[in-house]
Amino acid sequence: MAEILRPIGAIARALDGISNIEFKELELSRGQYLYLVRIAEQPGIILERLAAILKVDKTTAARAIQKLERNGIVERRPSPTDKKQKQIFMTAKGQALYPIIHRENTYSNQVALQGFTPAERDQLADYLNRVETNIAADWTAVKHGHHRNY
Amino acid sequence: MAEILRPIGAIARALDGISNIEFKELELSRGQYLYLVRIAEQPGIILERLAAILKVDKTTAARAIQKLERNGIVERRPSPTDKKQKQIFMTAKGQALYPIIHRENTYSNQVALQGFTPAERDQLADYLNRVETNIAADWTAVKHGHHRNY
DNA sequence: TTATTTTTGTTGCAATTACAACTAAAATGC
DNA sequence: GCATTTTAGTTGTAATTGCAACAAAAATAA
Repeated sequence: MAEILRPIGAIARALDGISNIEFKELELSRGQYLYLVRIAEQPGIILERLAAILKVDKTTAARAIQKLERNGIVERRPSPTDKKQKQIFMTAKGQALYPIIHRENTYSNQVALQGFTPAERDQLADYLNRVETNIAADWTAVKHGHHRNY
Repeated sequence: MAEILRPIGAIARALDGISNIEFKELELSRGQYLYLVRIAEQPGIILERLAAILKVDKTTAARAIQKLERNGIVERRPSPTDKKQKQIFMTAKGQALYPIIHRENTYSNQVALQGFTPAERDQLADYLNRVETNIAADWTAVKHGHHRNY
């Protein structure tokens, strides 16, 4: 059967490695760009939702956001409707970084899709969304201690 | 244009997270399964090649392999033709782990491809290999200090 | 209501990750 | 030949990552 785990892992590590190197000149440390773009696009998002979207441990996300806050890139305000939740927003400083990151991501996306026709690009994006949906439930289950049988 | 970076990243993190949790009962720590399967399939492979295939920093791979060696899972022998190189091989203990990892990976791959026809699976695998090729040169270049213009 | 469970977030660890900087050997250039 | 560059691997250091274990608020149950 076709194997997709390995290329997906290699592509993800390569793109992440490139971004981390390129964003060092923005004083962003490893992984921070991921959180930044999501918060910029979904202002008021809370930690657990962000971690679920990105598929990282919530404690990892927590510390990344703490650092972004310390560095004045995001700020957090208690939710008016739920005292447990802290809504996350971009500062002006953070807003200024967003287009730079977005431009880099767009470029990497173009490089990744070189030689693909528009129809192929759409089809690949559709496939990947289906794969993500397929795997999301298992990720949550295993994270919560569920044992998969195979 | 179609966006593929985000789902690829999310899928890779989800699958990696699942594997790392499931392989803890094999006494494998984070990431080690990646190196193990490649060494099992390409006995005698050297560090730099392994790092290039996996798209991780060579110092990361070096320390992962040092630990696998300490734990008796792989062993290294100097190359007979090049005194710089150290060839990496599986021990009997490591060989015993391979089928377990392989079975898990196969299962995750099946979950990921649920709802895909055989033709779609092949097509997705083909697309991903093309993307990997597209991005490999940029990864190496940026890793070596090259500055991309965009 | 009151008790229990789920949601949301935080710290304490222990480990991986990777940029610098460095050796030693091989390959290349002149 | 001999000097320079490239290949291959290691260690120092600093940071992210994430499993446990916890606390507080909200939702659910009884």
